[in-house]
Amino acid sequence: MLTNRQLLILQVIIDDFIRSAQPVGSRSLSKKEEIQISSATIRNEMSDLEEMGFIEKTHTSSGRVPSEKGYRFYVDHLLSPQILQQQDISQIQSVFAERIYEMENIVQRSAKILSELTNYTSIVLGPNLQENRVKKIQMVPLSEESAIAIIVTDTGHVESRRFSLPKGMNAEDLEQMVRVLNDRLVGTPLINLHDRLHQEIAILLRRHIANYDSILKVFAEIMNVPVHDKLFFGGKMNMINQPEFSDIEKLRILMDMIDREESLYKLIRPNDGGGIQVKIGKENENIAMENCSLITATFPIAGGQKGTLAILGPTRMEYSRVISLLNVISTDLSKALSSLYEKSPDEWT
Amino acid sequence: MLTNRQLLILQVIIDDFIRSAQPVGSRSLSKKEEIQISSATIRNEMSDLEEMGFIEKTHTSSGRVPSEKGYRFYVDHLLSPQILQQQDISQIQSVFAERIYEMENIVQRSAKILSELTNYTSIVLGPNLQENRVKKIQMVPLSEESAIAIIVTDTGHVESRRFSLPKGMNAEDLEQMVRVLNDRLVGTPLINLHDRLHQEIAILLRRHIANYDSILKVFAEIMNVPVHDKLFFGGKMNMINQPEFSDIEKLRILMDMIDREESLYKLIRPNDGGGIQVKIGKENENIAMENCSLITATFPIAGGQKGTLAILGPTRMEYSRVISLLNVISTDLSKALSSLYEKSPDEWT
DNA sequence: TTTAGCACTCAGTTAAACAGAGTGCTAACA
DNA sequence: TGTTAGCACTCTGTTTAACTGAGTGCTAAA
Repeated sequence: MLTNRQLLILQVIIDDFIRSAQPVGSRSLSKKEEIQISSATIRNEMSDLEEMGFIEKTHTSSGRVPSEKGYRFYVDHLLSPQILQQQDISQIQSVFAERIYEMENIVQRSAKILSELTNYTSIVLGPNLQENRVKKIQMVPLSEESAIAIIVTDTGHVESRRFSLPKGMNAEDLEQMVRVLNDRLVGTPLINLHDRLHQEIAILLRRHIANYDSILKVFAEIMNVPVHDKLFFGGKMNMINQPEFSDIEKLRILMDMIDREESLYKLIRPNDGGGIQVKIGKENENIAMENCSLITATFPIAGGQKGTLAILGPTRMEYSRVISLLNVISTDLSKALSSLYEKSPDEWT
Repeated sequence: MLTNRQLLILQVIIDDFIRSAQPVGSRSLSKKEEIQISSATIRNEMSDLEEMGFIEKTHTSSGRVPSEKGYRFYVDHLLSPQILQQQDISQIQSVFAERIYEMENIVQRSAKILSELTNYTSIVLGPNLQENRVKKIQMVPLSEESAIAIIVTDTGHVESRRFSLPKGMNAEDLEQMVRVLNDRLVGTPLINLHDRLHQEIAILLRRHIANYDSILKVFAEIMNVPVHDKLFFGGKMNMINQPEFSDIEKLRILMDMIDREESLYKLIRPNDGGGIQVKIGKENENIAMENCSLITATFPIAGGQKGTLAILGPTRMEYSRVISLLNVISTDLSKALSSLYEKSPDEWT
C-alpha cells in the first residue's frame, strides 16, 4: 500500500510530467510548495515508487517518468475532476445553442470543438444506423436504364443508391414495386432489411412481377446498408504538435492506423459499459497506440441507442481535463441527438 | 538561348535531383553515360546555367539544385512524356472496370489510385453540383414537428435537409406544397433554386397556403445548396514521406492549408483553360505551397460540366510520370462520370 | 574550346571536453 | 527510526576542434 506521502509524490510527478513532458527530478520536486521534504527523502520515496512499478527512469541518472501502471493508478485513484473554465464552457454552449437538424452536422461540430479544446484528436461515433427503422422507401427514375432508390429512416437519415433498372421494367412496375416495399418494409430496422427482403418480399414479387429474380438481386444490393457507422474526426493532425511524435516515423504509424478506420473502430466500439473509459498505452492492444491513451465516453440516445465520443492523445494526456470535457460534451450531444430522435406520440406504439 | 549541351546538362541535373533529392555535382554528372565531357567543362556550363537562373547552389561549394525557373523550363521544354508501366495501367483499369453508380464512389476511387501510384497527395473536384437540375423534390414527414426534404437531381445526386414543420402545417398542406414545388421547379439548376423560389413560387404559395412567409423562409433555407463542391482527397498524409518535409513545421503549415479547404479550392478551381496545368512553387501564390507544385487536369463531363483532378507534390516532383497518370485517369474518369450523366433521349429536349 | 590540376569552401561526422541535472549511498542529526 | 546534508558517480546534451568528402572556381596547358 502506498503512504500518503508516496501518493502525493506520485501525483505531483505525473502532473508535472503531463505539463512539461520532461522527466521529473527530486530536486525540482522538493522546490514545489506542496512538498516540504528534502530532495534526499524524495529520492528514497521515488526509489520505492520505482520498485513498485509506478515510475521509471529513462536512463540511469535521469529523472522519473510515469509508467503505464503509474498512469493507470493516477486515473483510478488520484484524479480530481478539473473544473472547466468559463471560457471553455461558453464555447461549448455556443456550439449546442442553435437547434440543428442534421445529425452529421451536430456530430461533426462536437468532434471539432472537442479537438480544439484539447489539442488532441477527437473521434465521434454517431448513433447506430443499423437500428434505424425504415420510414419510407422511394424510387426516382433518372433515365430509361437507371434510377435512384432512397430510404428514409425514422431518425431522418437518408440513404440513397443509384442502380440499373432491370431490363423490361417500366415506370409502372417501379411504382408498384415501391408500393409493395413500403407496405412490407416500413418499420423494419435497416440491419434486417436484407433478410426481410429475401424472406417475405421475394414471394410477393414473384407473384406480381415478371423477371423477379434479377430484380430481387438488384434490390438486395440496394438494401445492403454499410456495416460500420461513420466515424467523425476532429483535429486529425493535432498529434503532430505532441513532443512524443517529434519522431516522424511514429507519427506516420499512428496516422496510418487512424486512416485504416477498421482498426480504429475496433478500439472505440467495445465500450459497452457506458460512461467514461480510459485505455492507456498497451491496454489498447494496438502497436500504433503504444504511446497513446484513448478516453471514450459512451452516452445514451433516445430510443435505446448509444453514441460514443473519444479522445486520442499521448499517454501523457491531460486526463482530468479531457474527462471533464467529455462529460460535458457527451451530455450535450446526447440531448441534441435525442431531440432529433423524438417521435410524435402516435408513433411510439 | 541555351545550347544543346546546356539543355542536356539541365535535363540530367533535374532528372537526377528529382530522383535523389540531393544537390547534383559536376563529377557525378560526368560519370553518366549520356554525358561524355569532363567535370571541368560541366562546371563551366553549370556556372552559365546558374547565371541564367535555371539552377542554384545551396551553399558556396555545393552541387546544384534546380530553381523554380529551372523546373518551369524543364516542364515547358524538356519533358518527355513517361510511358506508363503495364502494371500501373492495369491497376488503373481495374479501378474503372466495374460500372459504378455513385458519383462519390468513382471520384473517391480515382483520388485513391492517383495518390497510391504517385505517393503524392491527390485532390479531386467532382462535377459541379450547382449546375445539376432538379429532377424531383420530395418531403417525408418524420413527426408532427419535423420533416425531411429530399431533392434528387438529374445526375442522381441526392440532397436532403431536415427541417422544422411550420406551425399549423398538416400532411395535406405538405403534399400540396410538394406538388407545387415539383410543378414549378423541376428542371431548375440548383444554383438558381433559391432565386426561383422567391420569384415565382412565393406568389403561388401565398395563394394556396395560409402562413406562407414562415414557410417560404423554411424552404429558402432548405434549398440553399452549398456553394462549394466537395473536394475528395487521396493520400493526405503522403507528403510526410517527402524529404522536403522532414522539418515537421513545414509539414504542419502544409497540412493546415489542406484542411482549410477554402484556400485549396482557390488553388485548384481557376484552371479554366482545360487540359493539364502545372503550377510550380511560388506560382501558386500561397506561402504553404512554397516547396510544392500542383498539377491540375481539367476534363469535360457530359452536359458541358467540368471536373478537376489535381496532384500536390514537392517541387521536386516526378512531373513526367504525374502528367502521364493524370492524362490516363482524367480520361477514364471523364468517361465514367459522363456515363452517369447520360440521359434517356426524350430528356435531351 | 576543352581539360587537368590545384587551392579553397562548406557540411557533416567524429571525438574530446565540459556543464548540468539527476541518482544512490553514507554518515550525521533530531 | 525517519530525515537530511553531502559527496561521488552517471548519463545527456552542448560546445569545440579536427578531419573527411564532395564540390566549386580559376588557371594554365593541350
